[in-house]
Amino acid sequence: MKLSTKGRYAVTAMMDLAINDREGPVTLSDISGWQGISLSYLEQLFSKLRKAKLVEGVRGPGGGYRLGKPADKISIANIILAVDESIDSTQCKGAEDCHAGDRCMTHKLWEDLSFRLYEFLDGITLADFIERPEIKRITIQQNSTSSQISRMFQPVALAS
Amino acid sequence: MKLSTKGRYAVTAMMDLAINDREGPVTLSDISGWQGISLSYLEQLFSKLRKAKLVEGVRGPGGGYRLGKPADKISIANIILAVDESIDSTQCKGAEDCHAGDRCMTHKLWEDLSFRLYEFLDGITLADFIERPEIKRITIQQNSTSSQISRMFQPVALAS
DNA sequence: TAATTACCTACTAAGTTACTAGGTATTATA
DNA sequence: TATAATACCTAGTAACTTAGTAGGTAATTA
Repeated sequence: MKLSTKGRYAVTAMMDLAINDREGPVTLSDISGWQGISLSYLEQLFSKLRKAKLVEGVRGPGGGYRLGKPADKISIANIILAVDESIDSTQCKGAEDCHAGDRCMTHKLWEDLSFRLYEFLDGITLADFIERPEIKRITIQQNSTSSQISRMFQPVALAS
Repeated sequence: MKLSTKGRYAVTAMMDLAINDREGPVTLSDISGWQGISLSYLEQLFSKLRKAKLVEGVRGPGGGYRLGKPADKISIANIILAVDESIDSTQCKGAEDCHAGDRCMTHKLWEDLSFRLYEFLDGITLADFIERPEIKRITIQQNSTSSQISRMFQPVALAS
């Protein structure tokens, strides 16, 4: 798991899609205006999201992008893995220069940590965000199957 | 929270320190050999870790680096924040060009997510790694105050 | 037919990563 | 006391990533 501004752009753009899902496709031009990201950079990101089947493009006037599957089937991990190519995890491929001592052990420990992080981010879906009460007030009511995780997301000041 | 190879280098290096804590200071030269990272790059990373008081340097022959505080007081989040300067979270500072609609809302949602991620990584300490049974076999036994989290870290194949 | 959108390729400026090279300061030990 | 081993510091740089510009083509609606 890698996490950078690129991943953040993708996640917030996907949130935009999820929130506005009922009102038809969202154009990249809109997201560009909302998020202050260049249109062409968004096109690059959405090209990857489309290949990962997380979004569908709709061409022509009135077109734009829609979620590729239900919001509760799209996890934050899905989005980040689609746009942020993963970190080259091991420099010691297999066995050659990787002696049996500390080096391989810390690599193993890192892999465990990385996997737990993946599991954490895979347990949070876009649905967990659009189900938040303050968003419900703005968007049309969902048929909320209120996830356990959504309770975790209280408004909090700190960030980044 | 930003997460890149730089952060991974810092975390695995700190694991090296935690694991070898009983045998005196660990030299950057050793870590450089174990991890395949250049000595000078490690120096840059450890300069930041030292400023964050996560490590102490010991000069002269037999010197090296030691943990700056007990392993159970150093979280993964501490390490990553020390070396990876955080992502510029909001492009809409305050109010000026940030209209009340979707833009600020997704920023808020991202901040919540980011904070939850921070909490997750702050809940995992170096002690949770050196308390793992397969490491205990190699290093000297700790006076294990077996954390609840350590149970989470089972060996797992997947990574990055 | 015209406008609107996705979708594609090539190029580029700015920033980050990871490294090389060259030092100085401190300290254990021979 | 001299030497070696280490931390600690600065400057420069090649490779890579990020985020953008520019200029298209393809599909679709009105």
